[in-house]
Amino acid sequence: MPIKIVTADYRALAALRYQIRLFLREGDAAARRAGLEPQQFLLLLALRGLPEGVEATIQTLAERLALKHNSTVELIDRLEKRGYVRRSRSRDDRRCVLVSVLPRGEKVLEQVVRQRITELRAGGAALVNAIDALLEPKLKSRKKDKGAQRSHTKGHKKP
Amino acid sequence: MPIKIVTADYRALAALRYQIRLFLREGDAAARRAGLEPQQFLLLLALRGLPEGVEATIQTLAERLALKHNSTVELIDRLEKRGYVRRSRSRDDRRCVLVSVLPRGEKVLEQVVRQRITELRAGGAALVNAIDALLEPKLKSRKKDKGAQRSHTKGHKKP
DNA sequence: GCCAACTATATCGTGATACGATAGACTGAT
DNA sequence: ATCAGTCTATCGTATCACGATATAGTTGGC
Repeated sequence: MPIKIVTADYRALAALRYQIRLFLREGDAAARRAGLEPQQFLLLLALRGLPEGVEATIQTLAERLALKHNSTVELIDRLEKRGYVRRSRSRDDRRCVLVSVLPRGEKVLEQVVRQRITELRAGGAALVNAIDALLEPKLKSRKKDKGAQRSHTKGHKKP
Repeated sequence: MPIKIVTADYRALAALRYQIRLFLREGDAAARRAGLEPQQFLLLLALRGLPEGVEATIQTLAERLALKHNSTVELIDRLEKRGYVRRSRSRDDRRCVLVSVLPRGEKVLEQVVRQRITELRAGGAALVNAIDALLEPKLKSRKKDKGAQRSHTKGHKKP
């Protein structure tokens, strides 16, 4: 018999999903403010933020966006049409298409990312708290903020 | 010109979005395994996990799900048709519909939530790391570039 | 009591988009 | 050369959230 699920658990998980939705919604809004469709922003971000040494094939991008490859193809069609990215065939494997960000895309992406990062530094604590509430099963109260454990609880203000 | 955005920032934000997508995808999968559409699971969760003293009106649920009210109405139509929830008119304000979870809904929801919570305790750390990387600007020198992502890299060749 | 303004829910048609199925291009091994 | 496997592209479809609109109920001013 696994764990028993009580109301506090439902609340905690619901709160986390809620915080995530807020986060996503703000991201979408920031993208639109810059004239980007939310998914287009996500692709640009995933592309620009690809880990070192990973090639920007459609397949890879699809996986990082949790999309099917054909949806990614269409998404890139739109981005290319708008002049944000460009396709090129890989030399090593001519089946693969390599996607790269064009200056126009760089520019708009930077704009959105800058906004998002400042917003996150301002309001990201709520997200962290929501996760912590779920990850620390029953440790609540008692030990507030001492010890060497992660101190997301609220110690971020350093006056 | 506020902060300067560098590659590490793009990587960090992209990694966070990636982790969130993984989290959401696993949630969808867990819901489907239990025979629920992902959005139906989300509504059940939001409903059951509503903060103390908040009434479960359509309006409220819409706000917590970041949906418009009409989308929520339709979502509840489907849940009601399947016998997971039920509508009732509020006595205080007969415009309002109060939604409540039926036993059938409780059961399936508990099943999904139990799965999700154990999964989270197992893999939620990656999510926390991804956020931390963004919230702590430069505290941790600059060699923290691993950990947050599991390698989904399949057999790719080196360019 | 009545009317206007407001709020809550419901309905309908539309549009975007992710997807499955399928096809075409290419690769590497046998 | 051929076959099986991989990568990208195309097309038709279905889902789903949304805007616009409609209906019912509440509130406050008169």
